[in-house]
Amino acid sequence: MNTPDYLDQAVNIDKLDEKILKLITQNARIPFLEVARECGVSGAAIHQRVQRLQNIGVVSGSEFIVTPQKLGYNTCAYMGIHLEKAKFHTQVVEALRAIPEVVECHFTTGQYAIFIKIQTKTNKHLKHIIDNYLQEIEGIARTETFMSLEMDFKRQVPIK
Amino acid sequence: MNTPDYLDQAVNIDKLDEKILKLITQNARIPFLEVARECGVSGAAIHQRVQRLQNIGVVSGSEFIVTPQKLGYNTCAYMGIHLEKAKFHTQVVEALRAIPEVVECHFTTGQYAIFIKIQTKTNKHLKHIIDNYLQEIEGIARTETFMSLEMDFKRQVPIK
DNA sequence: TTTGAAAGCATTCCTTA
DNA sequence: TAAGGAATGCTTTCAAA
Repeated sequence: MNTPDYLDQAVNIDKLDEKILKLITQNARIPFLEVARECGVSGAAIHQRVQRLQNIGVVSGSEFIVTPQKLGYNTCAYMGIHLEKAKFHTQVVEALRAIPEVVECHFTTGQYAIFIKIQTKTNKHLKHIIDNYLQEIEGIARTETFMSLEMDFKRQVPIK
Repeated sequence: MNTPDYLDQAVNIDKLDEKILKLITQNARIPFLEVARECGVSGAAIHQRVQRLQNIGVVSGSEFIVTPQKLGYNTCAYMGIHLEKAKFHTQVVEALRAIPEVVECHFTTGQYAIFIKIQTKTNKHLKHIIDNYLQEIEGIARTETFMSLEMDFKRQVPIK
């Protein structure tokens, strides 16, 4: 039986794990033997540690990072979404998930019920998605848009 | 001489590139030979394609993805920042960059001048950073916070 | 955690289309 | 300009201690 994720808790990570994490979160393709040399342990040790970090969920996978602009995605916006009723939450999230341009979706408290990040090719493309997809979703009352003119930086959570 | 990044433009990507991208953006550690088999080409071809995708900036690198909760980061918030004057922008961004808990920072238009994502261990930790770091930055007039109770999903830009 | 061995992979170069 | 094939040197993986 699995622990439900709302009970997720921090896991014990030692100095070696931290050092490994720092290296592999910067470059997922780094040879484990290179990590091993930097850490002063064997390659097999790194291999087993990384395996364990995956097993206990400290790392959830790896990815090559694409540059949206190079694929023609030049518009980035954040949107706050107001719902008609809180109970629409789940179905709205599922409707949002079906829109590939919605790249991030949060359940929030405060001014909005849902907060999303959306990447489109052009401003027109964004308008098209808002008009034809977002506003059609049942349960959405209204939205507020913040356009990102530039992403200044982006990184992962600090590792100690 | 490099092209400035504000002139970045979409790059020609063929079907093979797309297939490669789909695979390596899901799993940065996938053996190139496996990609090769799935694509029906040689390993050398994949190797050269990935190299090229990096060279032309379509992919900017690779990373293992950490699960913030497992490292004790249980609070996630978005914050809109109002500046006293627009010209403070650069220095404020640099001050924000120096705060490791600020994991994303955008130059925005609309209601806020800057929009950030911030991950902290606890709500108290968030308050501490707002009171002791954010509010101390010269040029910040005031901030508005949206707490994320849950990240429903997160993904990269669609590849065709 | 380590070692050691087997298997598999990345990388390079040269050739071909 | 892009891809295949083959060689070499590494890396990964797995058992055993």
